[in-house]
Amino acid sequence: MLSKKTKYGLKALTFIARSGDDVPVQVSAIAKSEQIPQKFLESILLTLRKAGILGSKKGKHGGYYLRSEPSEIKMTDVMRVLEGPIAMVPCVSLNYYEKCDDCPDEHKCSVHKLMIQVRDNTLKVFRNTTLADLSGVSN
Amino acid sequence: MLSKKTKYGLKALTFIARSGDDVPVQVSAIAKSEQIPQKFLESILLTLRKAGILGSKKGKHGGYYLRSEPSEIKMTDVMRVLEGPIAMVPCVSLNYYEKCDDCPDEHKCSVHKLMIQVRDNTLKVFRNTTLADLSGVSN
DNA sequence: TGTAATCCCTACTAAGTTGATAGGATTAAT
DNA sequence: ATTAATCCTATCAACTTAGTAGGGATTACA
Repeated sequence: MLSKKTKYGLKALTFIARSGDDVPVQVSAIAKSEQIPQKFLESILLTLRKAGILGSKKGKHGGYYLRSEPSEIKMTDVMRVLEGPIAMVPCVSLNYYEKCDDCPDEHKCSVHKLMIQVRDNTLKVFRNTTLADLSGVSN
Repeated sequence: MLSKKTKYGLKALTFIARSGDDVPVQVSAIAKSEQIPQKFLESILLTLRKAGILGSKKGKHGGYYLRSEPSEIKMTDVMRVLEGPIAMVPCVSLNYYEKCDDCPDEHKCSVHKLMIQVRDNTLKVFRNTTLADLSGVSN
């Protein structure tokens, strides 16, 4: 299941992408428009900022803005930041690999092979999708 | 993340498929071989039986057996029983559809489109994979 | 210089899920 | 009868999720 955090994060990014990159967008504006609890959204945008996807400006007339063009923001990166590993098991994760303690040899593990296929197909989607696709913005 | 329940369930099914279909396989044998807590495994196999994937025989020399040939047991069915919906959000689930309360129009929702793609790709894998593939058994 | 707007940070919490464990009831073979 | 299995219900500790609360720090602008 996709967490609310990820869903809200994606919606917020879409909103920011659509609003043009001339001025920063306020959390309150996003929260109101997308029906997201504001305080919760604050923490999500903070995460995206710390990951380098968003930038922020403090103080009056401050807000959040994209650090790159929407077409340069890949879903692989966004999903990893918000949702964590893309793989369904740590033993097939590219970025968060971990050996299973219940598996003597993972190359013989039937689950392993299946989950590699799932991972590869999911990755294919996330690699081919950018924020521009999500938001319907040209670049 | 794949739950332990699903992982254990898949391993157990693989074990049963590999052991030939002449006699029922005991929970204790699976638990020991696959390093799965026996009582936990009991409840998992019970779930698979209630879903019609496994059959069981009670009493001495009892155990579990497959209700169909491994090549007839699709991952779509197994995964839905063990892990629940394949989709990452209820609003793109084929079998467990539910409207999002925070989405006025899901056809305009950017997350929706992305998750449909993920779902379709994952489904493709699960539809093309059977227990025979997992277990390396011919039929 | 004051004030309002805004992001930033830490801590807390209720509810739900997961991964078990415990104890026994039921059923069948010998 | 005894033994070996599945079946069933209940319970539980640990963890995660989806927030909430309260304020601190920074900036624009009058």
